Amino acid sequence: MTTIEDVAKKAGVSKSSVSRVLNQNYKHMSEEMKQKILKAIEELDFRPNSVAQSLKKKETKIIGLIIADMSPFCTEIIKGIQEECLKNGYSLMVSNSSSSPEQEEENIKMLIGKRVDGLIINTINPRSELFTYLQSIKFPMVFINSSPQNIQEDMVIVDNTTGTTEAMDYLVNLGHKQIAIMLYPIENILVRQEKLEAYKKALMNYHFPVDHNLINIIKQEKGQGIQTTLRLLESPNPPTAILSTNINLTLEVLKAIREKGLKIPKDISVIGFDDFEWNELLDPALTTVSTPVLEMGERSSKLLIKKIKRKKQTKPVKSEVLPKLIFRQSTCKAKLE
Amino acid sequence: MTTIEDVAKKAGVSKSSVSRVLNQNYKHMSEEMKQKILKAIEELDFRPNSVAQSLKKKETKIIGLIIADMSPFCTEIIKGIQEECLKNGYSLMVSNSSSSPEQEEENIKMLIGKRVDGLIINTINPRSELFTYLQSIKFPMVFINSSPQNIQEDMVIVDNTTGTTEAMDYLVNLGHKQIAIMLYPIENILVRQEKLEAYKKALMNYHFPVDHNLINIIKQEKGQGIQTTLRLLESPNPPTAILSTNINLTLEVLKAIREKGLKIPKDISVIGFDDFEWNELLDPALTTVSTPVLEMGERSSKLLIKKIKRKKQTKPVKSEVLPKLIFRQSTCKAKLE
DNA sequence: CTGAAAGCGCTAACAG
DNA sequence: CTGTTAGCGCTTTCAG
Repeated sequence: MTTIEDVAKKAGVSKSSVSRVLNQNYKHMSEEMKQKILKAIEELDFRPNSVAQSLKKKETKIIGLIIADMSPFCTEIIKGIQEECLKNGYSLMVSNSSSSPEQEEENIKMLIGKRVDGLIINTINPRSELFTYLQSIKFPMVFINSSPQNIQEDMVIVDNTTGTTEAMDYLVNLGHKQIAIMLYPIENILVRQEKLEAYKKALMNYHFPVDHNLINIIKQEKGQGIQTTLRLLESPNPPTAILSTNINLTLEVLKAIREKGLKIPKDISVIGFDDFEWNELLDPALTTVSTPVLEMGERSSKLLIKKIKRKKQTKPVKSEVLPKLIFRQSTCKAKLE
Repeated sequence: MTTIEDVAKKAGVSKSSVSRVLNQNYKHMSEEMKQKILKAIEELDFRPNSVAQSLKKKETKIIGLIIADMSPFCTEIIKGIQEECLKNGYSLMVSNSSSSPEQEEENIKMLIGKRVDGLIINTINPRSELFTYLQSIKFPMVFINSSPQNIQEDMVIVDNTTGTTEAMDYLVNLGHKQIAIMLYPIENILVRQEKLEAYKKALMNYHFPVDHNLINIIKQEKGQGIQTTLRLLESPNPPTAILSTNINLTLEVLKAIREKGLKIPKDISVIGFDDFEWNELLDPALTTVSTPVLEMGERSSKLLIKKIKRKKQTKPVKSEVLPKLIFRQSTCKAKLE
């Protein structure tokens, strides 16, 4: 590998001068020298070793991303983040927690060890004390679609209250009274709490009872969604509509309904969360509360990069994004009994 | 940030000794010293700066991944690679070319600049001379689902000939004679060439003419697939079956068919490539040539890591993975005319 | 068995 | 305007 020294020799100048052109420090440099060095760089096809640069500058120009799992939801987020990083000269290191808090913690530690300049975190374990620690050392991070409540940090989240409320209003207006909600365990996860709260509130608004048999908390493991849905459908008083609050969960809910031989929306209405391009091709096209995921990705990296640049702390930004109900064919009027 | 020096001081030993325990070099070390150092590390919560380590060791323990675009297909690949990396102490830097050869090249250069230890490449521009250059400097890389033909390198690819042939046999056996194939531009991309060749060969096998109006080469831009499919369906002699060779393309083909008001499979049969979990929930459930994508990801990282470890060159491995035809509801017997 | 010292490739004062 | 110098934090001979 060719080094800055080689370039210096070739151009007949000192390392510092080469370093200066590498960093576009042309202020006090003769045009002649600049050209000479540029030429040498060109000829040697020299690329500075960014590891050495990082060591010296104490920044890696790498952003770490922690995602909960590899859903289509996350794919879009990654895309958004990626684009924004590119514009600003950052690279992205992605790691997937596969829904495991231990994995998440390990990944974060690893990325910190790699000295990433900042972290975008889609956490599944908001209570982790790791975050308190990171905050205490002022490590730049922004939370996406999740947020520890004991600490104040930048975050970009979805207004799930509005999203859920709209979905519920829509279902109630279609005449549904038995509306089930499917959720992954609430833990301390704000987005899940919001969804559940908005669900309950909607019911109360309409003076419907809150039936705990209709609130399904599902362990975040493959297959759990199918089982729970099947049980739900076989229960004595099954719902006429289901609100599924997560894209992976929705996949399983739909599979279960199909397995049971029920037809959507004739037999049961379904609304999902988090739209993605294949939803309109489903059988039937799925009505969803759509989240502008790409935008969330972009916003989170913008926030993070800004934070990295001006070192000094400012008060945490809470960037909220609005979901939108997309009407398709998976809902219809409730049958009158 | 605490450094190795802090630990040394705290334990009352030299930096070298600390470094030794960091690298598990316990061979010639007294148990007492080992414990002392371990304790100091623990108490200071010391994590070695991997940037400094990288600079010294000339390896970053980072693998770079170049993906063509962010399809569900790639999501699975990333997952597979990720898992394998984790097991071997590597981190992953992902970058997305967004189907742009220029972007791809820039990303590769960036990753090289970041001194990744190796590259897994899903290229959209196999002819790029960058690959020849990388090969000439013996940069560890493995190609996934794509491969430059002028250079010999490790790769993991799908046996698309078999996949395509099976799909064609199946369609022909259902009585289809007018079978269209949808492809992104062949360029020098082996997987695409294979698909097209196998398609033609299958037709010849059955003594069907190769009708060039049925071979659709589609520019890799959003919307092109829809337009082409619409044109195809409106042509004087439309196909009774479509073989769509790429997951993104399939999305557009299905949209176009729906837009045209045609029913699958009654009006037209469709087989897609690259299965993913939502396919079975489509309207109708999509018959696909399924690729073991996760496995491809795993294999490619295994190959790469092996290559990184034993520096010396060995002859290139070509790891081939078998696709499988998954029968669902998007195909049926051709109508007799 | 342990420590001193050199150096990975680059940057950034500081001189000149 | 340009070069010299001293590290960044770690690893690795080489002595002792």
